[in-house]
Amino acid sequence: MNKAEILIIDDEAQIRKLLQINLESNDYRVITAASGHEGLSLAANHSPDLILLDLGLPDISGHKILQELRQWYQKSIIILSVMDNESDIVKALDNGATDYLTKPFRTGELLARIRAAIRRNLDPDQTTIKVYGDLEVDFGARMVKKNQETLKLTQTEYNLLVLFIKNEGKVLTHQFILKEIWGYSYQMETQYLRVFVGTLRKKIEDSPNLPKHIITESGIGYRFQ
Amino acid sequence: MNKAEILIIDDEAQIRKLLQINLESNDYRVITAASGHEGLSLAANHSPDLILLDLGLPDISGHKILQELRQWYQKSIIILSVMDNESDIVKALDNGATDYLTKPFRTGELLARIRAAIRRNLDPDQTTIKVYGDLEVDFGARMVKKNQETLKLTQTEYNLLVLFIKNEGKVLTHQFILKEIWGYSYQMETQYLRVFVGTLRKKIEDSPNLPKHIITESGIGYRFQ
DNA sequence: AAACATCTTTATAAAATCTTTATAAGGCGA
DNA sequence: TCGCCTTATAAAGATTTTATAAAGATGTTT
Repeated sequence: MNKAEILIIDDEAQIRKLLQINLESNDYRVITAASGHEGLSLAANHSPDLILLDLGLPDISGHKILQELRQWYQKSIIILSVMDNESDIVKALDNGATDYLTKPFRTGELLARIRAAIRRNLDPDQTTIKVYGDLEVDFGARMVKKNQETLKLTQTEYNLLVLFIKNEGKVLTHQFILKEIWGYSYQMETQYLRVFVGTLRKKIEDSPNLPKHIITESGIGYRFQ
Repeated sequence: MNKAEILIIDDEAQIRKLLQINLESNDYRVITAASGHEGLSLAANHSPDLILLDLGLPDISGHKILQELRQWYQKSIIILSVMDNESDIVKALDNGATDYLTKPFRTGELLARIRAAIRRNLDPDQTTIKVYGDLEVDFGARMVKKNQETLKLTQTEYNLLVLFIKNEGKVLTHQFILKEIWGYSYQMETQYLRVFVGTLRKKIEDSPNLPKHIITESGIGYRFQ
């Protein structure tokens, strides 16, 4: 399991320590900075998953740091501040802060807000991409590329290709394929399959008459490699 | 130009009125619901850009509503509640709330948190302006230009375009698009989509009958490139 | 109220895809 | 080589899906 890394930028040693202990016991990795300059430098070197930033730092104004960070840092920045005046809050949020908490804060709430912020960082792009030589299949985007070119596959062709890929290397009988793609009652329609294997080969093979990917197993079925 | 739509779910008429006036004068479109059931139904029929949800509703518990919404609604939900106990806050945030504000709240802060939440509906790495050849989309200003000319897009057309851009390259199913743009209860209305893709193509494509951007994936949906 | 913009619905033509048929081509044993 | 069986391909016919116009409905502005 990969632990998320959190950068704390706060000049008060006590708060840093308190936060660090709390966060580490909740399975985060923590790095700390006691000044604005140190914070900016650590952020640049670590690119942490989340930054906790105190607005009241001695060397640079917190708002300034926020602006600097947002030039390049896209992940979550939560502001922790003793300042409870509205204009600070509005300014921070409009400058790209993810959230704003006023000290003293409740630890449970802070942790929940951190979880929410980190959850949002993850792009839900769990794109599984498979590559077979010149062929590239992106299941998340439902896209097939050949030599960088996006192919246009019909639904049936795509389903067929996915079935082949799922069973890469195995010999699939005509009946099995027909049952999977068209349904139980189509098991005798071997000719369907020939037509669609034909069109699919035309699209994904370099030379459809000498196929590299979809291999004919005469009398049995097909095999994908 | 194109206004974001906000759904208020709160049983207190006074608060609804106050919020509505404030939001409308800040260039949002507002719809309101006085109960949990009404709120769920409105959300499903509008798919608003943001939902303001009061936890203390008479008919359904706010936490329950939040969970129901999160089954399909992926945009921002800000909780407004008189309950200031930590466990409610933690529970709401862990159930997918975007933010949590305790009543009474400061209007300026609420507006700033709303701006931040709506900004976040877009990709986190989204620069304010995206360019696709002759097409230029300014998310901050909610404006679209083609060959320097500002296009006049309706709400729905704009929302549709933004959804396409957010999922550039991916094949989006009809159902997914309908759910995101029109709401959960519109998933069967494929013909809507055809009409709006048609009008959108007329505006953003050079030759709408040979589209370069919005590609038809017959039997499945559309893909933006 | 009239004018306008937008959304929803219906109708129909066009395009894409699927199914079926026909025929050619390939492989293998006698 | 021939005949038989399996496979490949083209193409016609059937069906489904999509595009587009346009009418009706709704809501907003003047």
